[in-house]
Amino acid sequence: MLHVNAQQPILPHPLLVHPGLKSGTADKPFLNFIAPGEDLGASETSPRLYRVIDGCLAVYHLLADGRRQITDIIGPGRTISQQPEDGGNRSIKALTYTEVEVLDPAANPVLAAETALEALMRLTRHATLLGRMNAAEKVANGLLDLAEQFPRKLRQGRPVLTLYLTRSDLADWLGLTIETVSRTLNQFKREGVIDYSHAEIVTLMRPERLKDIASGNHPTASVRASKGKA
Amino acid sequence: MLHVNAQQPILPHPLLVHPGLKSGTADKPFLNFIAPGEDLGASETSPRLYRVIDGCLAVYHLLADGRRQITDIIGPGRTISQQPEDGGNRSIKALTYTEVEVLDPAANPVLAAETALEALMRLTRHATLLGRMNAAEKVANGLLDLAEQFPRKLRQGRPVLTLYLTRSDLADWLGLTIETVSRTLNQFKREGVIDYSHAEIVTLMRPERLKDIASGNHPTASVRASKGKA
DNA sequence: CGAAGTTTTGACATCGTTCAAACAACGTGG
DNA sequence: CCACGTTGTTTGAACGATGTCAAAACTTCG
Repeated sequence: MLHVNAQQPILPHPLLVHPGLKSGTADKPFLNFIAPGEDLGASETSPRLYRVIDGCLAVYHLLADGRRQITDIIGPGRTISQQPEDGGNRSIKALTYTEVEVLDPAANPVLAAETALEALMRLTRHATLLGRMNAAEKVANGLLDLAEQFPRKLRQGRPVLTLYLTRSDLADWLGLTIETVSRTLNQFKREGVIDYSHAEIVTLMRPERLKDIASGNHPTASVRASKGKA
Repeated sequence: MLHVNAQQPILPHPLLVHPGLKSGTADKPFLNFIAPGEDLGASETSPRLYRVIDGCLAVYHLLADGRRQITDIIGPGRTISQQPEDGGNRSIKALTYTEVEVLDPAANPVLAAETALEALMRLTRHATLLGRMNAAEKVANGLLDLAEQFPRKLRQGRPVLTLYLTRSDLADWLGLTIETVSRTLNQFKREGVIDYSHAEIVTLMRPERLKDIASGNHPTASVRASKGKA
């Protein structure tokens, strides 16, 4: 899946120096382009702070047998720190062509602290999602999160989002299988809660309903395509 | 359940020994006793850094409908930071009589940063456990973690731990139900992997086997009391 | 001994996974 | 421009791990 961002020029070089911008370190390029699938900061030796300008990053953790848990999805405006000593614990990769600003945490201590705090708060919420929610709640929460991070122009007053994640990414993020993600999304679609024709552009048709589902109010609980309910 | 201190283990954490650490604000006591069930730092107005001297803390997050996710368990030697602006997001409570040292993060910036980093790394690992592991793997990993954090004297060369968590705490930590936790522990006991008579003192009879299970090598996979296997 | 809380056990239900196949989208080469 | 291979998505059927419900067993403590 090639997410060529509409307004995003495709650049031939993964690394690009933008001369006009101030940064933390004097000896490093300030802006960096990462292609889909590429890892971020894998070769760095010192701690780095990245701010996403455009695109989408996934923070993930691998088990020995290949199981993967995506612990956070990062969109434009958010910052993320990467420690080299994370030792296989945590990696970051781009899910689309992504432009990041590279900062020096030592030169931006306040931002670094804020970044760490936000990461902690989001991870705490996500752990609760992983440990204590069912499939419908997980997917609903995921969609609401992504709608905030990757908004497109409203369509008939409804929120629209760019879905940079494949079903596989969603599954690894939400602690499900791709089949369950697909079934749940299609169930939402059938119920008129969301809509999509292209797999990467999703409209929240009934955001309030989605919020209800996300917080565990399931008047219509069943996720499975059941005969009883439309 | 009255967990009157397991004898203070030799503190594993290197940071603890620093003699020159600045303590909390000058107008506050440095040591604090928390009773089981009591919340930590609920009434504080400024960020706090706590170091567990003895006992056990649980970091948890509540959903509106009462579901609870314990995101970390903190034992002697470890530090934990608490931000007042966490707004219902994250609370900390003692699972036994717990003695903590209260520190000012502003006066201990390095320790504060290390604490945040460790919290992040542990949460990342725990998210993977919650999202991608089955019950046996979860319980095995939980036991190994607790064995490091709450060690007692070896028994016949085998690790022994003080289990400050109830089945309910374990369930909320590992993203399971109390019944599944109980069944899994008893399965491990039946298989001779662990042993316990009092519910709070657990011996790892075959730590290597437990590590295998924890990392997904299940030659004997089934957790339920199944007729097929002894 | 009796009451209250916790843990264990059993029987059963179900949600999510697994396995398998069809379908759709897309790029490539003829 | 179309056949084809590749990759991702959807759908169905069946299974099984874990949850739910209920009751018994055990612990603790008055």
